[in-house]
Parts: sequence; C-alpha cells; structure tokens
Amino acid sequence: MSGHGPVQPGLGGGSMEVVAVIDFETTGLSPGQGDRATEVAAVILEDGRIVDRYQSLMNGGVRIPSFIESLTGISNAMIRRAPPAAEVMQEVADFVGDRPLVAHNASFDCKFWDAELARIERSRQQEFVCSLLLSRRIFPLAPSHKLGALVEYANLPVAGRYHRALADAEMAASLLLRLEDELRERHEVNDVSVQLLRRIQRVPKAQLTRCIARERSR
DNA sequence: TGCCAGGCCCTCTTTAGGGCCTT
Repeated sequence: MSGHGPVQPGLGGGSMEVVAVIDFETTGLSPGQGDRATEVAAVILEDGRIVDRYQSLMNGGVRIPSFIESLTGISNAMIRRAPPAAEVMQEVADFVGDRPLVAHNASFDCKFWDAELARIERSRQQEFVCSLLLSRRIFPLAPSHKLGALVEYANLPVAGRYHRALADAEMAASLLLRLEDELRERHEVNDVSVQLLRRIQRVPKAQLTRCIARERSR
C-alpha cells in the first residue's frame, strides 16, 4: 500500500522549518550484512502538524526471519505481493525531496536510507536529526529512550501498532514536536530550528544547558 | 568452524568494557 493521507491536527505549539520524519522496517539490523528494508513510511511535519504521509511495503527479494515477522507483523507473503524496493525508494525519495530527515535512532534509518538509495543510484542530499539523541538530552530522566517508552513517558497518542513504519513515523513526529515544545517552554528558546536540534543532539549531555544558553544569546 | 552492526553514552574510563537503541 502506498499513498498520501489526509491532513491531521498536530500536537506542537510552534513552528519550525518543514521536515520529513521517516521509519523503516527491515529484515535485520545491518544492510552491510545483506539486510533489506521491508516497509518505509515518511510523514511531512509543517507548522506543528502532519500535513502529508507516505507508506509502502517493499520487496527487496530477501527472506524475513520468523522472529522479525512476529516483531513487525510483516510476513514474507505480504512482501511477495509488495512493489519492488527500487520503485518504492524512487517514490519515497521524491516524496521527501530535500527536506531535512528525522528518525528515532537515526543512525539505523540513515544506514538503510543510504543503502537503498545507492541501489537505485541516488544519494541523500540532506542531514538527519535523531529523536533518540535529542530525547536523551531533553528527557534525561525517562526510564527508557525506546520510542514506545517515550510515547508513554510524554503521554503521546499511540498512532497504531509499534514496529509498523507509518505508526512509528507518526509517533516519532509527535515526539519531535513534544521535544520542541520542551525547548521552548523549559529553556525559553523561541526559534527551534533544525540547525539547533542538530547542535543539541551532538553536544555532550553535561554541556546542554550551556549550548542552549549560547543559542538564546545569538 | 564460528561468527556476524554500529553509534552513542556511562563508568568501576581515556592503553576499555558494556548497555542502550534500531529490525
């Protein structure tokens, strides 16, 4: 299945430049070990709202291990009927365009994004923002920084079944909006830009307050 | 035969080890 859905009300209170929040389901953890994407989703965040969405299963011709079938609910039979991975990656890359990308544990999604794009002889132009790294800094007291645990901790809506691409992308989008709200309210940062988020996710935890203070004095 | 990711982050650290997080 692929397609664009209706506009939904957002959760955030402010605005940032437009970003695309993405999520992959895959056959395993490493494209370098032969793992392939089985599903991808992207949602466009604009003015604190999800304004567009893309989701598709994708057939990379690799068998899904049974424990991952159980984890995601995506079966080998579903993938056999899915469009080719190359076709889906062309669509999703066109869908997100050159917008900055956001993912929960972005190092994982970035690996698969780059590997699947390389197979269709395309390359990523934009940077990733990582909601996991941001959460570790902005919600240091959360008992866990798994996406599901953060959704519960921040009292965010559960968008659907965990470990399905669109639900996870929507929940990561909600989480990003909540993190932006925290920066505005708790640290009195008026302009939460992608550039600021990338600085925060890289700064050592102990220097977060100093980093934000510098940002506010700009 | 046996093994198989990798970046981040903390601490009993930095000449290292191990947990977290993604599927």
